[in-house]
Amino acid sequence: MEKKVRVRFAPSPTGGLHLGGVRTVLYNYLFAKQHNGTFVLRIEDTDQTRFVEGAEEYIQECLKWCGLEPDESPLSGGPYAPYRQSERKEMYRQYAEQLVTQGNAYYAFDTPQELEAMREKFKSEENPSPQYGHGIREKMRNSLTLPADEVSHLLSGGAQHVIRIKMPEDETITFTDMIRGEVSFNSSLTDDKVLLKADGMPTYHLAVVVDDYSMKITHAFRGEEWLPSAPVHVLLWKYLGWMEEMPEWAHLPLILKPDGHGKLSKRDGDRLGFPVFAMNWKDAKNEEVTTGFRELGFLPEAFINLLAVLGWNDGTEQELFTIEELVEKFSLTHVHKGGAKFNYEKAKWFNHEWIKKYKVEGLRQKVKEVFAANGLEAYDDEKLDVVIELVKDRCTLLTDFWQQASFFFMAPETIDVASVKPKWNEDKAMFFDILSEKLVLLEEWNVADIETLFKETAAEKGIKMGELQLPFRIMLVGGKFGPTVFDIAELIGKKETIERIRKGLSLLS
RNA sequence: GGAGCGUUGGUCAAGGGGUUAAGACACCUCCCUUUCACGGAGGAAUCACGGGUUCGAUUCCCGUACGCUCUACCA
Repeated sequence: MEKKVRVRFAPSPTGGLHLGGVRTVLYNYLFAKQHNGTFVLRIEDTDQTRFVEGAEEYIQECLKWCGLEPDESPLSGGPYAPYRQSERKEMYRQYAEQLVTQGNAYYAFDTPQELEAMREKFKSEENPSPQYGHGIREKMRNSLTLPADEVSHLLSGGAQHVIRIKMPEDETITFTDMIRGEVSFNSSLTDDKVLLKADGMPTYHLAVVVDDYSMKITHAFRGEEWLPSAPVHVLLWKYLGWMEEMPEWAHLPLILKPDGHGKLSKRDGDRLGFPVFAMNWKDAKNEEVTTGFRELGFLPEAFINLLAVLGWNDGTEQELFTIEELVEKFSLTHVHKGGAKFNYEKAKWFNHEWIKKYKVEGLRQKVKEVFAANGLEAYDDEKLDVVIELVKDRCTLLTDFWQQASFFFMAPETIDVASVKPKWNEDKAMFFDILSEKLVLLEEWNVADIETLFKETAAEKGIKMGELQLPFRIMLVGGKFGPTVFDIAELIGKKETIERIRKGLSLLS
């Protein structure tokens, strides 16, 4: 009988939630849902020096926005609580001690200064970063080199110490990665990683295996950057006697910078002008706000969609997927091995497609929020629906609705005079003057009648339609954008149309 | 330096011993529209390199190059 699928996303609460992080969540989520499994959120807060207030809440909020909520988490609890590593502190020591007793780990008393000195001393051209491992551990101050009575004396005296794994010499460690297939490493190449820090907290290496074991995780997804330390984890599963329960690994490809190479970072976003975090993140230290995809006007569905296909595809030409389709179609065999450069233009394309795909009802509230954010609160809701339908095809981001739709509800504050002025003349001024007079007398206010009147008047004055439409547009909306001018005129109404023409006329003359 | 992982147009990518090597974004041209989009029709552009294996390699194998990740009491 197959075990019930359990996966986890285990971020450190150190700041904004990065694109790569959300994609890891997504793949976890899709895999879990696809197998009727459980998705757990575990907070890896073992490094109190990097802990950031509010980051955990922020992560939960991001997952909520994305629609990728965990089944078990610090917030909602679950059968394997607690879900914060800091609250699980006690259990790690016991396993670390067990490893010492078994001879797979040892106490190390070296100070940071001594470690630094060691690295300096053994540093050479061929080996720029000497490792605390076989060959060097014999020269350090640890329970392998010190006499037993001195070790117990140090321990009982409360001497600062860590517990390190004792990496075996020249052993080949092999495991199967669901994406990469069989991967092997030579154990001599990895150093004796610290398992338990001097403050009693576990490092990631110990914590991840103890927690994955105790939370019965069956499949572990993480970024490719973890591949080199995977042998340490595999060894730990083995030494702790849990090999049978070790999860299947999947090391996900990285999301790369759009230009050049390397992991995408927040700095790249700042530098190139696109978001990297799911939602706005405010740095507590300098109050600096980093804009997120949500606030920039992305739909969560689009955000998820673009992340899903960054490194995965279903083998067909389909690019637009709902979350339900993703759950159904996602497959690790179609996950790329190589990293993918992030392309913001394409990301926006996804959002554009999703806006077009959305029904007015779904967009309504979101557009209202955009309006509210710009200080527009009072308007006719029925008219708003009509407007949304009319302009949504030309909105790439939700925030574009401000430019594309606000002029239906309020006259433009400024108009783009410069676009009209060069070709402006007395005849045109006269045309609009006459037009406004005629509009006053127009009985039926609809697109057809307005357009007819406009054309007739243009013909009377002998001016080409095209010459007049741009100035008309500028008067009504303020700039070179928006739907057909006559649609706009009908929607904003007779009085408003005439007022805007008159105002435009005064600004142009 | 070492190890691991990777490499199909500018970008995301399908494919995989024999194909005119899909598709999307971006770019260019044209149509539609005398706004901006949407939409439509075209175009340019790719298998990193060198050896094998093979009747035949983009595909399999080995090298090389390049890139990335790791090499912390950070995750």
